[in-house]
Amino acid sequence: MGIPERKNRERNLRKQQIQNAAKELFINKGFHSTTMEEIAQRAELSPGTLYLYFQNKEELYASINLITLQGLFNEIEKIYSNKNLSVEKKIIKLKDGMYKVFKNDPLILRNILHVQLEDTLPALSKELLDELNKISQKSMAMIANVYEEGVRQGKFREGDGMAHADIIWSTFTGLVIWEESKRKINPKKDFLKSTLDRAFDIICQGIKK
Amino acid sequence: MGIPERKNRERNLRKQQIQNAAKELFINKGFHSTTMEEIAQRAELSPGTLYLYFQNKEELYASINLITLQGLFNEIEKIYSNKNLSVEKKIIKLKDGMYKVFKNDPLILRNILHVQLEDTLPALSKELLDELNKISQKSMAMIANVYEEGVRQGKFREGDGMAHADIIWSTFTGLVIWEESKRKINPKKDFLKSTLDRAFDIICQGIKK
Amino acid sequence: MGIPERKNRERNLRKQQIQNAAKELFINKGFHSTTMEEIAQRAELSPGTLYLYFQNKEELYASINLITLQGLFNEIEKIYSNKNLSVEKKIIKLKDGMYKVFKNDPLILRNILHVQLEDTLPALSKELLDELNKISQKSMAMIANVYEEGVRQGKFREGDGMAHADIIWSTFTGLVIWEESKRKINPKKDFLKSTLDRAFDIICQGIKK
Amino acid sequence: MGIPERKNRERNLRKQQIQNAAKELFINKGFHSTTMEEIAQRAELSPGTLYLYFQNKEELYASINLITLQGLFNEIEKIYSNKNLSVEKKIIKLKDGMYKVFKNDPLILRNILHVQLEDTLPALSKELLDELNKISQKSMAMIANVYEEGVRQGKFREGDGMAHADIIWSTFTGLVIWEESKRKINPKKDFLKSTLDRAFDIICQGIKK
DNA sequence: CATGAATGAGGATTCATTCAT
DNA sequence: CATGAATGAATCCTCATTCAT
Repeated sequence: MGIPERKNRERNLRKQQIQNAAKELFINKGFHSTTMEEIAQRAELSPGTLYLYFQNKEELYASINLITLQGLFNEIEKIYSNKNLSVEKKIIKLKDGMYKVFKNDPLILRNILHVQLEDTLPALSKELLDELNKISQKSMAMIANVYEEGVRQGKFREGDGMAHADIIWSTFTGLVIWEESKRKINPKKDFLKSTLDRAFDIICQGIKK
Repeated sequence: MGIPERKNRERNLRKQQIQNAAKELFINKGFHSTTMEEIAQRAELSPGTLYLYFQNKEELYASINLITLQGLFNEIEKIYSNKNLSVEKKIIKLKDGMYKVFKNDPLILRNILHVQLEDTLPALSKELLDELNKISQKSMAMIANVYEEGVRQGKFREGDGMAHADIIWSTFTGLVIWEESKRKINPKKDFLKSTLDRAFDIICQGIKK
Repeated sequence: MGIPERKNRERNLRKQQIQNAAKELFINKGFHSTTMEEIAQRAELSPGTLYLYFQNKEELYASINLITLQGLFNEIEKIYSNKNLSVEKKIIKLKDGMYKVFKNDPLILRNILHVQLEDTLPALSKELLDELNKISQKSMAMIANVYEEGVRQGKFREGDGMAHADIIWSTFTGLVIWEESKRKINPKKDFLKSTLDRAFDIICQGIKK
Repeated sequence: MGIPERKNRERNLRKQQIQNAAKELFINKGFHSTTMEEIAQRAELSPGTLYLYFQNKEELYASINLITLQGLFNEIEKIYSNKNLSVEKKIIKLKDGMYKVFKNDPLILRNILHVQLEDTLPALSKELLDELNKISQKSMAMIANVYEEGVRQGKFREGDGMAHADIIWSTFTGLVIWEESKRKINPKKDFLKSTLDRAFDIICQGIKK
C-alpha cells in the first residue's frame, strides 16, 4: 500500500474521466464528428493530456468498446448460468440483459456490426477485433445452449440451437438499429423497449411446442 | 416534349452517373472516408460538377439512400396490393420479396444499414429528409396494414400495426447482416434462406391468435 | 501549342514558384524551422495548394535539392566529356566549373550542404531519393574517372579514384562555405577565387607522380 | 572548501550527467528530433529536472558545444606549441587532433558550419556565438603560423599563411561533412580516416617547396 | 454547363515548458 | 531539490467547397 497504488488508482480515474467524456460524444456525434478537442473540453483537460492516457483517438474509441463488450458478455453469462430460471424466462432475461447493456453504451452494437461488415471506419486494433469476435462467439454459444435445453425439456419445437441463437440475436440487433435510426428522425419517441418486448413475446410464442 | 424534356432527361442521367459512382464508394469506404474527389474521378467528372447536381456531400449521400429505399419498397408495395394473397401469405411473401431484392443486389441492405450505422449527418436538406421519411413511412405503413388486416380478420393477436411492422422489418435486416457476416468467416455455408424461413415461421406462429 | 502544353507549362511554373519560396526559407531557417504556412505565404498561395504540387513537406524539400544537383551535374559532365582537355586541365576546369555554378547561384552549395547537415535525412520518397543518389553518384564517378585516367596516363600517383573524387569535391565545398562565412564578417574582401586556385594548385602538385 | 563547494561539485556532476545523455541523442537524432523527455529518460531524471540546470533546450545544446569547442582549441594549441615537432609533422598532427575532437563530438563541426550558414535552427546565444568565433579565429591563427614557419624554414612554397590555414581547415571540414553524409546512406562504410590521411598527404606534397 | 485549381478552416498529434506536490 | 502530470501553442496535412475561365 502506498504511493504506487494511489498513483495507479488516480491514473485509472483519469482514464475513466476521459472515457466518460468521449463516450457521450461518440454516441451523440459519431466517431468522425467528435474531435479530440471536444473530448478534452468535456473532460476538463487539455488536448495533450488525452495522449498521456491513450495513444490516439482510435485507441480511446476502442477502449470504450472493450469495456462494454465485457459487460455484454458478463450479462449473458449471468443469465445463462442462473440455475433458477426456466428456459423461457432465460430468453426473456437475455433480451433484458442485452437491452440493459445497450442502453448503457449504444455504441457497442454499432461497432459489432461495423466489424461484421468489415467496415474500415475506425481501424480497430487486431487485439480488440479478436476480443470482439471471441466474446460474441462465446455469447452465441450460450444462447444456443438455452434453446437446446428448451428442446430437451420438450418445451421448444425441434430445431438447431445455433440457428435459433442467430434468430434471437438478429431480432435484437435488427430492432435496436432500426429503432435507433428512427429516433434520429424523431428523437422524442423511444419505442425500443416496448417493441423489443413484443418481439420477444412473439418469438417465445413462436418457438413453443 | 422537346428541348426542356431532353435537358431534364440528360440532367437526370448525370445525376445517376454521379450517384452510381458515389454509391459504390460509400458502401466500401463509408461516408467520411469517401472524398468528393474520389467520387468525381469514378464518375469521370470534375469535383466542381458534382455541386451542380447536389448541394453538398451529405445531400448526395442522402439521395442515394432515397433510391435504394424506393427500390426496396416498390417490392413491398407489389406484395401489399396483391388482392389474391391472405395476410399470412403476405407476410411470408414480404420476406421472400425482400430476400429476392437482396439476393439480386446484396449491396442494397448494406447501404441502408450504413445509413443507420453511419455517424450523424446534420445538414440534410429539409426536402430530402422529408422525402426519405415519407417513403420509409409509407412502406412501413403497408407492412403495418398487413398486420392490422390480420388482426381485423381475427387471425393475428391484438397489437399495434406499426410496432409489428418494425418487428418484421428488423428481424429481416438483422438476420441478413448477421448471416452475411458469418458467411465471411465461412463463405461456403449460406444459411440465410433457411434461417430466414425459420424466423418467419416463428413470427407467424408467434403472432397467430 | 495546345491546351495540354500550356497547362503543363503553368503547372511547372507554379511548382517553381513554390520551390523558390521554399528554397529561400529552407536555406535561411533550415528544414524543421520552416513551416508550410510560411512557404505558402511567401509563394502567395494557401497552404493547401502546396499539397497539389508536392506530396508533403519533405518531398518539396527534396525536389529543391534535385534541381540544384542537376545543374551541378550538367556542368561537371560538360567538362568531363571534353576530349580536348588533359587530365590536369580537367581538374582545374572542374574547379572553375563548380565555381561558375556557385557564382551564378550562390544558394546552390548552401542548399546541398543543408541536405548534408540537416538533422535527419527527411523520409524522402524512394523515387526522389534514388534520383538524388543517382545524380550525385554519377557526378562523383566522373570526377573519379578523371583521376583514374591521370593514373593510367602515369601522370598521377596511384590511388583510389573515388577517394580522390571525394577529396576534390570536399576541398571545393569546404572552401566555399568557409570563405563565404568569412565574407560575412568582412563583406568587401572576396578571397574565394584566389584561395580556391591556390588550393587546387596544391592538389595538382600533391597528386602529381 | 566545505558544503558550498560540494554542492557546487554535485551540481556540476548533474549537469554533466544531463549533457552526456543529451550529447549522444543530439548526435544520433539531431537537435529537433531529440525531445527533452528522451534526454531526461536517458539521464534517469525527470523532464522538469532538466530545467533546474539549463534554462531551455537550446541552452543545453549550446553548453555541449562550448565544451567540445574548448577541446578543439586545446588540441590545436597543444600541437602548435610542441617544440619537438617539425612543421610537416605539425600539419599531420593538426589533422589527427581535429579528427580526434570530431570523433569525440561529431556535433561540433555541424554547429560551426551552421553558424557559418547563418542557420537560425538552434538560436545559439550571442555569448556562445562570440565564443565560437573567438576560439575558431585563434585556432586559425595558430594554423597560419605553422605554415608561415614552414615557409620561413624554406620547407613550404611561398604563400599567405592565412590562406593556407583556410585551405587546411576547409579541406578538413569539407571532408568530414561529405563523409558524414555518405555514411548516412551507407552507415557501415566509414572511410573518413583514410580519406583524410590521403588528402593531407596530398596537401603536404603540394605545399612542399 | 463543365472544369479543376485554389482555398482555408479544421483536426490529430507533438513536445517544450511549467508548477503543484 | 526532484518530480511528472498537465498544458496548449504550434504544425502538418485533408478535403468540402468555390469561382474564374
